[in-house]
Amino acid sequence: MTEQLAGGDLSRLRQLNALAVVHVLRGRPALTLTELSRDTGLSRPSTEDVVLQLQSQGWLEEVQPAPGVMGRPARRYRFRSDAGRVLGVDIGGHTIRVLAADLDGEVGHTVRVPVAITAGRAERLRAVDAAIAQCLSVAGLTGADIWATTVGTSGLVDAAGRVVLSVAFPEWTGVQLAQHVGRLVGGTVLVENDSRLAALAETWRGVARYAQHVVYLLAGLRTGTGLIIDGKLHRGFAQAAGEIGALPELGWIRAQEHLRSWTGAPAGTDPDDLAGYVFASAREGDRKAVAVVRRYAKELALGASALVLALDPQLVVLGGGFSRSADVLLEPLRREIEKRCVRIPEIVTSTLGDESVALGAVKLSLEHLQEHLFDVRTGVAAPVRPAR
Amino acid sequence: MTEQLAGGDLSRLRQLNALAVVHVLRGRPALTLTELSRDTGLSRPSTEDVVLQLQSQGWLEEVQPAPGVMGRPARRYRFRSDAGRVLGVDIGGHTIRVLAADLDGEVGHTVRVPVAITAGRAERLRAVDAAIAQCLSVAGLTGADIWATTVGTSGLVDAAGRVVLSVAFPEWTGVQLAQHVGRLVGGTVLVENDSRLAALAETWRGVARYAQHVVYLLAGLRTGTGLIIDGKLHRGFAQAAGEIGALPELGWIRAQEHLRSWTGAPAGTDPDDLAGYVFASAREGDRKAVAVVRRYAKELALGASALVLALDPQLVVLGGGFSRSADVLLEPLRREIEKRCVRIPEIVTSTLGDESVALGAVKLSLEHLQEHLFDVRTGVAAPVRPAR
DNA sequence: GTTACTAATTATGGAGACCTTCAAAAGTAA
DNA sequence: TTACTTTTGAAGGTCTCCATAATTAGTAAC
Repeated sequence: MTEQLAGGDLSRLRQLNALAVVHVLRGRPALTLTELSRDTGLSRPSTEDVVLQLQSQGWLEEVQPAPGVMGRPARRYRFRSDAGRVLGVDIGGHTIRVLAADLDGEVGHTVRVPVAITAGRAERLRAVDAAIAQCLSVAGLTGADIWATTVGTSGLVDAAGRVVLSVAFPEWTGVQLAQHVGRLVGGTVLVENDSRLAALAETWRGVARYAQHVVYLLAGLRTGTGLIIDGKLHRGFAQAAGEIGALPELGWIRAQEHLRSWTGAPAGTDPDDLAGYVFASAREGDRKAVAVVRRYAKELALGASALVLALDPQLVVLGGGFSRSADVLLEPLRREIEKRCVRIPEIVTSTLGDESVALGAVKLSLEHLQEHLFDVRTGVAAPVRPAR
Repeated sequence: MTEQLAGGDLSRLRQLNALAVVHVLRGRPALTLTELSRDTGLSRPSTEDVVLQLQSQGWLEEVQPAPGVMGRPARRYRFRSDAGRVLGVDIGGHTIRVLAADLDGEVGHTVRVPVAITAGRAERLRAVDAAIAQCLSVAGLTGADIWATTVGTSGLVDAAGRVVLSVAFPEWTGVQLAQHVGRLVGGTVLVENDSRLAALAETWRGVARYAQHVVYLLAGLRTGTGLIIDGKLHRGFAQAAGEIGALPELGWIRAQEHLRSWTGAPAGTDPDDLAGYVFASAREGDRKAVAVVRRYAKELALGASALVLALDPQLVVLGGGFSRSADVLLEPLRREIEKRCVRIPEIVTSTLGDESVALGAVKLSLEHLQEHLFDVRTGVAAPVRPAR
């Protein structure tokens, strides 16, 4: 049925209580023992015992007592969120982005390295290496300090961190990303599809906070999805979930072609920039542009509606490059979805911008650590990089 | 992040160990203390302590020692699965079906009561009452003995156990099923869509055992779906998940019309029986019938493919009345799905027959009890019907 | 500068639940 | 009847928690 929690001896109880203390303290400012005791439900003496143990392990640190209070000043303890670091890497078409964050998810350093959209596999991997190296350097870290890294890329990714299929960059197919990045950093290296990471970021620090079921639409030069089900990223049995766009009858391949068909842009405009012109013209009321946007919205809504009907999410999040043009895109999209669906979810625009993938990568790294360092089954492990 | 397990005092540990003992013992024959000690990881004396406590509570019962073994005969204990009962009710078009089962899910009594397909709300509810009363009677139980009941019905159901929308039986819309059935039995009454319950049954005792992600297709006079995601029934934010058939572009409304268009049946055949003739003719090689089946399979595959692409399940299960004709239906369905999907899941036929909905209802009742009686947060509650 | 007040810390005693170890008991097999 | 096997029961010890009381280190008032 549910995974069972094997009981055990007394030390198990201490594990659980240590876990409770860490849980209360994470992501919060320093607390006194009395406050901790109240929030964990433990008695004061027991709380002190647990805290002292966690401090000697290196998870907790005493900070200056708060000044100017009545009574004897209380010792205060904070969670040492700087005990370990994680990386989030976004391998985009034009940019490699690397985020370094602490165990609370506080992003300390951000590095962007441009890369030619035409760059082949080797050149792109070199840019990834450079970006990671630079990020470690400015953060004053070495690869050994990194406890977990997640790499976001377009395409289908298998469980071993290999890109199984990349439509956008054919040369990318087959690249062993986890293995490659693992040369540079310690700890586990996870590889995940970029749309999924963007979806995860939205539930963490975006518009989908606290939502349990979310359909995320990456609308841009490529179209993709990320599904959050029951608060967790849904990958499917073979990591192939969310590929609704592949259904010929709903075809997302066609969707952008509507935008490309637009003839109102200056001659010789890079097809990648064309979309921006269409949205701009639509914004100014150009009838033909509005019609093109509407057709695009309809195609997008077709796949989105299929997902909404299938999953009944609380929220649909519109993200990706085109979400900047939500002012002209969101309404037609909403109308088309309302036309087709039984129950209409809230439909909102992402606010995380182009950092969402890297942010989601950070979050996935943290979730990985959460499972291995602060798990109910094992209690709190020592504050060292977990074995790979 | 994850729901936290508040630590606590020593009694918490006892709770967890009692839970571990119950977990080991459930659904298994009687075990000796030594065996229990081995399987729970507890020491022998502690195991005995826990077992004695559970016995005095009424959860465990001592049985005759196994004869003819070396050494001193060991006491044996079994889980008292008969301490409480659950019901599973299937309100079908032609039949009301009620299953009574013990806490291990062992079905002890089955009652079927026919009801006219044309029966209105009141008449159908009377049949439900009669079926439940009869089941209780033959099982020698009263409503007070029932700890949980789940009712399966077609249509959309809300969290309060009301049928929000029933396409198949318009008069059924708005019926307060949980409230109605609650008059007859004690404990919680859950109401759930029949396709979902059938899906649940498949993961419990059907072909989908051990599969984490499953798309269940109810193919019959109505077409429906049940989604199992991460081993759990997926309902969606407003219990509206799985309604992919409502998408006009994939329309399952059309699907059965292909079967109805068949003209090879004797004049005056009940449209409900028509499908059987089509499948039979197709089985005998009738070209036109084969073509009709193929068109139906294609329509069904369209929605199924959308679900498969969206969720990437390990398994697609074909259930419902038409699954009896899987010999002519499964292959065309499989081909159409293979045409459209990126990764092809296993596609199999249900073997549970027309008891699947009621069986799934039993399972849902048990899962409800599991959460309330054997939860990690609270430990083992006393063996009495939980408060409603 | 002393005294009163406040709230945290430290110390003490006790209870519950677990473990290991060993002797006694209750069977079967020779 | 004796030897062997396995379970049972009892004893002693450890760990972790709790409640309570005494001590300490500050602020506030006089």
